[in-house]
Amino acid sequence: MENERAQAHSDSRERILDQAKVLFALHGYRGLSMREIAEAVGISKAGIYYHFRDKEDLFTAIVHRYLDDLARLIDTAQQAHAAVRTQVEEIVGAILRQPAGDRALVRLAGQEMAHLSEGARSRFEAAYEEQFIGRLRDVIAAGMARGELRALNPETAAWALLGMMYPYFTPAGEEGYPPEAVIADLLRIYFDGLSAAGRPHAP
Amino acid sequence: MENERAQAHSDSRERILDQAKVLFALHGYRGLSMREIAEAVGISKAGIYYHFRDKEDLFTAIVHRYLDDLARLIDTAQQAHAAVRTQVEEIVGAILRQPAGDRALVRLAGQEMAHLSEGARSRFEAAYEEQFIGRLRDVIAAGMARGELRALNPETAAWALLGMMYPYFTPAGEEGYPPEAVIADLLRIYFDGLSAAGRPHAP
DNA sequence: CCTACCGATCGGTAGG
DNA sequence: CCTACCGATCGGTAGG
Repeated sequence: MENERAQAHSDSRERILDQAKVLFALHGYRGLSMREIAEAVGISKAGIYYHFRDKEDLFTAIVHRYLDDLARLIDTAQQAHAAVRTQVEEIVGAILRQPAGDRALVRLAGQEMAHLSEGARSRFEAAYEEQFIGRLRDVIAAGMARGELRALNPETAAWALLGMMYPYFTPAGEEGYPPEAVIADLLRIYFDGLSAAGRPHAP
Repeated sequence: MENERAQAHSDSRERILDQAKVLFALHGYRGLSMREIAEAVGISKAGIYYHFRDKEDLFTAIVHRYLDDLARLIDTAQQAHAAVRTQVEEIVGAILRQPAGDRALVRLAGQEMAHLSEGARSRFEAAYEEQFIGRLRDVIAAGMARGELRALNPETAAWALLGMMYPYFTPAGEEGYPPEAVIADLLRIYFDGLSAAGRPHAP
């Protein structure tokens, strides 16, 4: 989705973004040096600094590009005007079926941003809220308003959904994604709960 | 729970473990230098190396000490022989009511261990399975066997529960913990699901 | 974009 | 021989 566009003014810039994305997901922000990125891309370290002001600038470019993808993904699911459960199933499925190196960015962004500069962090938090967790929360809140979901705190419900996907945000499995049975179980728990059917608790 | 025991043969060792625990949770493994730990404890950097072989040895000591706490926590909840929902509520409540610097170790351990040596990583993974996620899975599997829970994959169910707590494993709020209303909502979703009551999906 | 470097700081260790 | 460190510095590497 990100690397299909025709090479704009710079092909190197895109190659740096793609390579660094995978490497950051594998090693973290502090665990990856600019030298290692340069070697992976096949240019000099200074070559990276031609395209990006500093390490933080490169990292935030990767993260914000990915937030754009997530925002589009949620909007696409929402435009169907289907039941909220169908919308959420589409969102969860689309995220968990991304390449592991991509979806690992969700984890990476949240955990490494705390170590960056004040400005980069506040810009990220605003974009994360506006493009990702806020849109997810709005989908859920709309389902509550329509009476399709319990009227719990939509913010808590959105974080719970994201959290359930967290164990699968590791860059480990490389290009693999969790089995469909796992995705189905997660959605079953989120919407129907783990308690045995017919034995509701505190109705 | 960890620092109440009488000072054994070394008070310094315990002070290093306690200080480094908080700092690692805040800055990550690579983001924290031995010099910074030493300054926080009030000893020299070489003083740390007297007690711990290297940085990795210190980090794994912290993590394994915390896994001991988690194992005890789960065992305590299990000994009550109550309904599985009561047991899980006790476990979730106990973890989320720990100081933020403590429960942030769950997140930290899982994400930073990938960057350590092969030996340390395999020892951690074995301990994590045996003392934490395995015990959690066993509690849930027992509930399924007793017919109190749906017969889904207990491994997936255990990771889903842990994942729902993940957003609250940040060291941000310092000593605060999530409001009781959030904990209640999480447990409601996990056991009863988010779908509106009386409208079960695919029974 | 490259070669050639810098100020500083990294994890770890020497002798005492 | 032990413990519990200190002041200084090691070889390498970080971001820029």
